[in-house]
Amino acid sequence: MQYSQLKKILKNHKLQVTDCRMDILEYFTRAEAAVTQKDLENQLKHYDRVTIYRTLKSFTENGVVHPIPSDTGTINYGLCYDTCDVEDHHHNHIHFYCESCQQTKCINTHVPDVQVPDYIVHEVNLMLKGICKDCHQD
Amino acid sequence: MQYSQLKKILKNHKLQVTDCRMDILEYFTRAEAAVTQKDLENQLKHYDRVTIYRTLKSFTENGVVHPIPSDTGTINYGLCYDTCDVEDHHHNHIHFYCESCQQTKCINTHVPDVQVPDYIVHEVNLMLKGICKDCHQD
DNA sequence: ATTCCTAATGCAACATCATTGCACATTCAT
DNA sequence: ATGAATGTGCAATGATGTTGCATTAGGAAT
Repeated sequence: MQYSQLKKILKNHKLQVTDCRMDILEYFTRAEAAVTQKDLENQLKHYDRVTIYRTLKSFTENGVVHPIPSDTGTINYGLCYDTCDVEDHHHNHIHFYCESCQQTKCINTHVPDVQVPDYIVHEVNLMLKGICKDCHQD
Repeated sequence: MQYSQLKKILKNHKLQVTDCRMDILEYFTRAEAAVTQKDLENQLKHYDRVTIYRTLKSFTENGVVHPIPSDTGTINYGLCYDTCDVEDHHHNHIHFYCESCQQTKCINTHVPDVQVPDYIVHEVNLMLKGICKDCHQD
């Protein structure tokens, strides 16, 4: 993705434009699967662990990325939709964990509406497990 | 729950019966919400942190409990259905995180069937967020 | 372009949590 | 009761989350 576009994303989310944020954002746009802090540390070795940690934190708070919980406790991050910002960081997502390649991917599909009697549902998150498109080519 | 019943649960899951496992299992059966390792450490202070860690690990592996991921990376655990065992530890669940009491509860409701084109779905996990039954009494 | 204020970064430090090895204690089948 | 296998506690290590502070970089106003 173009430098100018990445820059615009940061500005849209009220974030200062810095080298570290640009590089991390660029990594996100290239990544086909959800990203962990460890991934970023490995790929962007010249940035401090703490800086990456804080960048993910501000990205999350400002609606650039969203955390994707996993069974192991490792948090994955995925890019948010364009519509997310600081005030409205709200989205119903489908995530898919592939048992073969062990990657987590965001699926761009409509999330079914779920209601439970006596409960007020604000947000629906779906985590699917199975075999992803790329892994079951037979 | 009765001592004999708890014992049976452990045996059914091919686990030795020990004090620690009995106490932890008993705690699970009493708990109304999902349990964290920290909860257990606080409630069962005479057991070592590591022992609780390993007990949760073997409970998870043998299908007594299942991990419930959360946004923060803290893993919650909930009791499995009777049918889970070492070989078939497989279930579709609805979990509800209450933004008010901040507890996670297992909802005993049918999980909608979800299919994604080109993906093979083995397991569906639904995480809902909102206000639980107990918290929105108005 | 220069200046100044604010925010971001790197480093050090600390807290917490996950994980393993090993010695000792307990369980369970015989 | 006895022994082999397994569970437990303690110590230790490594990974990760988190904060404070000095320094550096970004961005708005001039």
